[in-house]
Amino acid sequence: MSTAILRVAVPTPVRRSFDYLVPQAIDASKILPGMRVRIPFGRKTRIGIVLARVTHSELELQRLKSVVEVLDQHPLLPAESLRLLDWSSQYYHHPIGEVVHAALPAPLRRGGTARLPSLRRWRLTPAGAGVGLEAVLRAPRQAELLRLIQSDPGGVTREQLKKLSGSWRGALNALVSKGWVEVTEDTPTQAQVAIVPQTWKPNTAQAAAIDSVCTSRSKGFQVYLLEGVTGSGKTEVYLGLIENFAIQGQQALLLIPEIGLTPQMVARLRKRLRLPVAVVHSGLSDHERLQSWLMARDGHASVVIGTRSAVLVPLKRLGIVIVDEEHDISYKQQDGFRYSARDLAIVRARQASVPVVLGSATPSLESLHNVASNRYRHLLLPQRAQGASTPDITIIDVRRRRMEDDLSDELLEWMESCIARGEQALLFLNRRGYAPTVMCHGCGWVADCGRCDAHMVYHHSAGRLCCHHCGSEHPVFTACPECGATHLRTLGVGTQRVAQSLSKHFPHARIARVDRDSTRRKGAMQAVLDGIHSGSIDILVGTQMLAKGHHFPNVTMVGVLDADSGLFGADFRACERMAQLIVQVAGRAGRADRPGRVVLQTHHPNHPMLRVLIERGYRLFADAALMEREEATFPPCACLALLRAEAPSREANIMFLEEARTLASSAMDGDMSVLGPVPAPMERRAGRYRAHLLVQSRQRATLHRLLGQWIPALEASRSGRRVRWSLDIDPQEML
DNA sequence: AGCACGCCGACT
DNA sequence: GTCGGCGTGCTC
Repeated sequence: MSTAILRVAVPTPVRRSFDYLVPQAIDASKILPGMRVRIPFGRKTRIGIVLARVTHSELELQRLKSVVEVLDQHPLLPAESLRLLDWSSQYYHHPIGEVVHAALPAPLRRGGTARLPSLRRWRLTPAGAGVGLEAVLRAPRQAELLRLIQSDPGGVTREQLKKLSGSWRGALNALVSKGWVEVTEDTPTQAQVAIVPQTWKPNTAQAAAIDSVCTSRSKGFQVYLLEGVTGSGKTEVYLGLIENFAIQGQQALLLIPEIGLTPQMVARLRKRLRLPVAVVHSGLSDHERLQSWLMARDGHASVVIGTRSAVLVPLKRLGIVIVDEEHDISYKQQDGFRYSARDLAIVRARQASVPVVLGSATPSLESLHNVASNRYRHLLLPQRAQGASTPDITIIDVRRRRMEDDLSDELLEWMESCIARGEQALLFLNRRGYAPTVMCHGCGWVADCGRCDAHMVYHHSAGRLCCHHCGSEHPVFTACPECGATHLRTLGVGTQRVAQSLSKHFPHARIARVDRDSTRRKGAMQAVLDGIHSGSIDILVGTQMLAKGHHFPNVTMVGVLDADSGLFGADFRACERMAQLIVQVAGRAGRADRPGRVVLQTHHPNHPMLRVLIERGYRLFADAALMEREEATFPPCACLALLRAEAPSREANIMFLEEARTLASSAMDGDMSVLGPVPAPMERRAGRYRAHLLVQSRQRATLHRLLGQWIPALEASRSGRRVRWSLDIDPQEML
């Protein structure tokens, strides 16, 4: 009989799995892939995941250690998950232990039990159902609780109660002792599907989209690109699909780009479909996360909705994967295990033989390329629902114009007439703070960050200078530290300054600002959104955050203050991003009966890409951009891998990257090339120097083969020990 | 990544 | 004489 050996994924940054023996006392045949084991590792013990049971090891048996303990009776991760994680580890060349680690909720990583805690809920008794709020008029806390409990027939959970301010225990006990509310303990069971009677009917295009995905379901895997402008009703298509699959007893995985969009998506889901929903994102507590994870894995949730990391959550009966706003770069993890959730969603769907729908008003060039080569099927939602008209775009040539705080007179006129009609205006500027530069009028000294190659940004409200790259802060200077002059000037504008300037131009307008600073406080974003919807705000000034997802029905004018910033970015994708941004912000303007107006300020009114975008639309812009990428051998017409290096000195990076370049050249064949080493666009950040080397190839397989030889050589190199290096497969940003 | 081992400079 | 600097190697 041969010895049983376990191949284990151990959370450590080593690109390899580790083999262990099974002690006599444990029945090896009961240990299955996906179970957790406690194992000795170095001089500590850790928790690893069994990948496989094998009979031979590359090492001699006497060098293997033994498993200390088996933590699970059943596999924690199903075979499909292990397959996805293994694929990811190989594709992204990231250590399997860390990849597996990333797929587990923290309590399970620590060895906790994978049992769904019984869910205690408080719900109305039949007696309580007839009680009006007037019965608790003198007890406001009870009234508040009662209203909450009445709003949810399934009952409210401890987590929901915790979100209330102050203590709710006393009031709750009072309601229980009055016999109006009762406690129930239930362990969640198989998803109960109840469809809310449909009052909504899809339009022709929506119905066709839903139909083509559903009818080809039996054929298994297929990628669909669902393209539709803002307001064309992509979400309705998602809901229709989710409903269709839920009726068949299958689960849907719905990915969204950022946490902030969860509440509205969940609300729309709840309004149409009464399905058990599990939410997965980084804003959850460990306990909530575990709960969602288990609901998904065990099939209790019909819909799993979440950000990037949700793509790694196991689903028992996965029927369809949907990626909303697929072009959004938030899907790419920017450190550690640098995966793209959109790409993994496709791999996952392929492995599970289910359809995957990528939705966007501004599809990535990657997806459009795949449509052109017939790998993806194209679903088009042509018009705005309810006949809303598309906005007109006006370009303001700001060359040699008088501008006060980056606001041209023409832009101000557009705003003036917009708010005079009682409608709302939105101004977009991708720079927060008051002014991006502070300079001494006496000697020209500029306030720089001591740790980054960047200026300190003046924040008026905080009265401080902040570095937006490393978080350094400094109180405002009263005099120049170089020459002592007291005349310090602020140069350039940020959202704070624009908001201030607008309040002078429009003294009666109610102005709100939306950026990372103004929305840091919990509930602040919601307050602004409420204000926009209730009409208590006339002008909204903000950054990127405004371009994503939100619907502003009364906004009829959108101004883009600095359309140039994207035209000359360091990154080859800068232009694509700017086009997506312009189209996305334009989507905020004009609804139903009110036409929208988009006003772009630029110093390059004749920039060819800008002209194509404005005169001929996003699709023709994309065609032109794709031709450029083809010319330059850049994605999606080629594959990239970026080798990043970071060190306290510039020289260590260059030495390592030069060696890496030599190592690559010797292993390279025909269609590949290496670019660099070059310093990162911001060379020094948080006191560390950064540089990189770019490898490109038209053939993914070729690139992959090179990486397979290259990485071991890099790991063995001496110069590699003096830097922190990492590989980024399919990099999205060259930062 | 940790964490050991190991071999050279400035200190009680 | 030793405390401790961080270069080098290893983790089944």
